[in-house]
Amino acid sequence: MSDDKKLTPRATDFSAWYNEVVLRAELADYSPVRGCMVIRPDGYGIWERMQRALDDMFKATGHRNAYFPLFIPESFLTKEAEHVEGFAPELAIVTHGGGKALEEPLVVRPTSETVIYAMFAKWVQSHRDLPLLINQWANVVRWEMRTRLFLRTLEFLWQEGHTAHATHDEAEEETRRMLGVYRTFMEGWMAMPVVTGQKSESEKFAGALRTFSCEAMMQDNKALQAGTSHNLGQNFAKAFDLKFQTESGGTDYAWNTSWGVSTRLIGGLIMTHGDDVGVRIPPRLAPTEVVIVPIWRADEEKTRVLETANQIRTDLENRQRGTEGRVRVHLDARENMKPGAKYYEWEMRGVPVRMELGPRDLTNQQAVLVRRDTKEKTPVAFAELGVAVERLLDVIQQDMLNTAKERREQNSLRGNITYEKFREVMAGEGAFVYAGWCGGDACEAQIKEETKATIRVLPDEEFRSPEAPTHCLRCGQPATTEAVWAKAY
RNA sequence: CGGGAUGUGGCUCAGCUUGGUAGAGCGCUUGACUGGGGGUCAAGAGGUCGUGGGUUCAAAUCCCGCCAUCCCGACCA
Repeated sequence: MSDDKKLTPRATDFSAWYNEVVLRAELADYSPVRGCMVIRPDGYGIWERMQRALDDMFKATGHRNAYFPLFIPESFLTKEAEHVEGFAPELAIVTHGGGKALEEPLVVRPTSETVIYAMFAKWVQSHRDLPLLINQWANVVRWEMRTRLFLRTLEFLWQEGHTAHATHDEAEEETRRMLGVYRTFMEGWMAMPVVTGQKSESEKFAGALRTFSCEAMMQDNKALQAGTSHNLGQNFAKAFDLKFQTESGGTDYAWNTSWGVSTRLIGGLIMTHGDDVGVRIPPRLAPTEVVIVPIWRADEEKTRVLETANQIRTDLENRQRGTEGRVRVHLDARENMKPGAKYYEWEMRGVPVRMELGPRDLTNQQAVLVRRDTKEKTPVAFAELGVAVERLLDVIQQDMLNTAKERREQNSLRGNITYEKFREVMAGEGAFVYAGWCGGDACEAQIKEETKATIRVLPDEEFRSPEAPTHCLRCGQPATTEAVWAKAY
């Protein structure tokens, strides 16, 4: 950074921009332990709003929260063969406690399928105990080699839903339902459009029958897996003896699902909406929606301006806004900073609306509203402020989604594409490429090897191309399915 | 774990080649003026130079070890 007040532009170095923005907007900081992070109040505030929105949706779909332990007996992990294999390299294992070597090492949970289904096995006897719909908010640990703030850290916060059902179809329905909840949240709250679909065999969760995911496009045209939902089949039920008595009197293993999103979403939010001035937070997730910046010269002006500013804040806070609750307003009355410096600071932090209020405005009985997303300034009469602010927040929320969606579509390629062209795109600016796939592991592996691009999803119907691709991108054989290819985080 | 780089006030870094008084900008504190897009001036506070050893009359500087961080590769939400 030559000018240490400005961020490295996204176009110059996207990952340098990302790191700077996270640190400068005070969302997170590095911890004393390599690969771990501290989530600072402004970052955690976003997470809290995410939690609230998601938790409400989980409850509305019949789930209840519970909490399972951080420590898992090592032997539990080894009970489901594929599952162990998937996680073994990234486990943190506790071997000592109370000054003595433990008889059996304890794994710090990388995910909780094993403990949870072991417990489910105790709780479920009859089909009348099903479905069992549980969610937990927790931290998990995966010993990653390379880490990045929010996107991949050794420890992260997430939510993991775990359910048990009487039939495969019910489990499948649940898996899809929760994928839909995620999509609703990502688009409606995060203003982050996603492509949903099924993961290929090689990309699915270790131990699952099928994995579905929401994939979002970041501003460097790379894909971020933003949420996953797994149909676990009876794999874990068999490993943990999770059986129930059926209506007809027989016994059967239960069918499980699990689904999760993590603090990684915050990284996705930043990389979807951030600009060269800082982060941009969509109103529904912004801990502060409106910041009032008062302007004054003489003391006499200061008194009048602050008095009015306080009044406006109170008025806004007291408005009834349905499910959205109170308008979250902050009055920045710091005396040691000039208004301009405050503007830059709040833009860096991503507050969606700034209200400027000075002596001239008092005279005109108005305030100036400034949108963080477009920088557009509009004077609004005091009498209409409340309505105008609410409407503006809604418009910003909607516009941010539309803008992100347009960007994604502009950077998506459909239709017949030669492998040569594909390699060129992946080596250059990147894209979501919708192309045919023969379904073969070999082609998938070769493409990954040659271009670093992977199958993000086999897209759900609404995302598929109007004309289905006919040939495999790599081998030219008839395509069995359409796949979305991209480089991924 | 392989390749590359870097460790010096809170932050970004200069100083190291050629050993000899520890520096700058930003930030911070106090005060005054200032205030509609990153203010000015004045006075201050703040550093075992990553760490351990070695060479030397003398080490931020030269040599060796270790540690940490960052970037690039093999693994991944």
